[in-house]
Amino acid sequence: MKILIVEDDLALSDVISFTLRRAGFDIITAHDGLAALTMWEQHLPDLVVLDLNLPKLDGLAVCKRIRAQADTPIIMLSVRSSDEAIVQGLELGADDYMVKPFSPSQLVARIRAVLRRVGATLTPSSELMVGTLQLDRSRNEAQCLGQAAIRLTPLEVRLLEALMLNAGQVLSTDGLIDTVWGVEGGDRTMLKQLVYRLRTKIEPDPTQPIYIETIPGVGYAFINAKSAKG
Amino acid sequence: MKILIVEDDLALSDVISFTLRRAGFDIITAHDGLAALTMWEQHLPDLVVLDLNLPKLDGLAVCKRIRAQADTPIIMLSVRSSDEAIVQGLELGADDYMVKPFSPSQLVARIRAVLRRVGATLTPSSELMVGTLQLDRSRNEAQCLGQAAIRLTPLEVRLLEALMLNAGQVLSTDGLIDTVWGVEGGDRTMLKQLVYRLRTKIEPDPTQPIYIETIPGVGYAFINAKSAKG
DNA sequence: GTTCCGTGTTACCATGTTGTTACCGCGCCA
DNA sequence: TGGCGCGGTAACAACATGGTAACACGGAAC
Repeated sequence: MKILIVEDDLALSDVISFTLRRAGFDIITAHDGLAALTMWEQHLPDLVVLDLNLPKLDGLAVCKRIRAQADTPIIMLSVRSSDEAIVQGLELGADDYMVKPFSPSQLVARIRAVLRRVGATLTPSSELMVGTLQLDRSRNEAQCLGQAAIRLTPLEVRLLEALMLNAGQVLSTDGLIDTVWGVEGGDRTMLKQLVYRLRTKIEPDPTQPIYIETIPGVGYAFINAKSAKG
Repeated sequence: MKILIVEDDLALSDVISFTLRRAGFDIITAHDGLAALTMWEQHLPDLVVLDLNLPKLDGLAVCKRIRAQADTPIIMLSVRSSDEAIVQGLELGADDYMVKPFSPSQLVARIRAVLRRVGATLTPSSELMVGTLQLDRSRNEAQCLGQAAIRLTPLEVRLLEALMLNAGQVLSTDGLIDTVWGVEGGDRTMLKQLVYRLRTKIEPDPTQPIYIETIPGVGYAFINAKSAKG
């Protein structure tokens, strides 16, 4: 179980590392926001302990970037104990928020609680099936009920995954851009390109999509689900 | 999204209920440990907010019993702020632990964080229904009782939303202009344009509106409601 | 090096959306 | 009776958006 600790106070970082190692976790560390993102991408840890007050890139920004790409559990640390700060942190996607100073043992307990919940929930399978369409994330392939598998590019997988994970819901253009390219990444032109390319691959008739619906002025939605609205 | 609140302090229980209801949750309550278990079995809520200091059956015991049967998320409340207490609570299977006193808004944020992790879709329903007309804000569509959905433009959605949210009331021309275009945005000509276009889309007979009524010299009102709001 | 693939860029067209102007009819009031 | 303000209707221009296509670039594979 690998944990990334992002904390610029070296002494505190050491204390946390020590405690968590003793609790049986694999620990990697970063001391500023940019390094954190690099480490995260390279190691893909199972959980991130994230200080908010960081040099180079703010902790909230780091959280946003990680959330744009993955669902890695995040526990925030901060001296800010105000309600607004905590609510903001949680709404940005954190799983827990601890106010400094805190006791290492409580951190361990909270990490375990979050990981327990993730373990109970997360499907380790790299496959995702909605309606008649199946996406295999590890092989970069989509398959349509008995038909031959279709090879997808990494970006196409990201897009299709985002849409399928939120099947039936409308995802905004900007949100999708963030999800696929990360904040500061793409633009509308590239998104429509990507949607077009994906459609030509997976739609039987791209002019009349049965999977990816356009909601003009808003975004796109994955359909073909029995959506079970009610 | 149904939440069971277990809290013996009736005043606090009411405050929490009120806040969570306002946040859009379905609330059921219990005021002692045994009642909590009964309620839990009968209603199988999506999450439990559990005070630890309870009559009849201790909160920790309640937690244990629930955990023995199911994986329902649990957020513990307690005046005990010691590390041992928190660690014990989390190790017993709680997903989060909040020390009293706490702010309602933080509780809402933490509930959302846990539910998000569990994978619950808590889309606060982007739909708005008044009388026989239904507006889907996320899809920019209006639907009239069984008939096909009608695609609306963003501005039309803004206008219709304003009218429907205040169904039965008269909204002034200037107020509507502000709502739709923002201060410094539109003029009367554009509003009447927009009303006209909206009417041609949603009214069966635009010359005799059944939804959008004109109040000359004042503004517009959404009708077709059994108004009688309770 | 050459080829191929994934990606980014530019361009074009059709359509949809919004802003503008104009005209009509009606009730009001001098 | 004749302006005047108001609201409904219409036509049109300006602009934004989405789909399509062709091409350029860079890195990986051969």
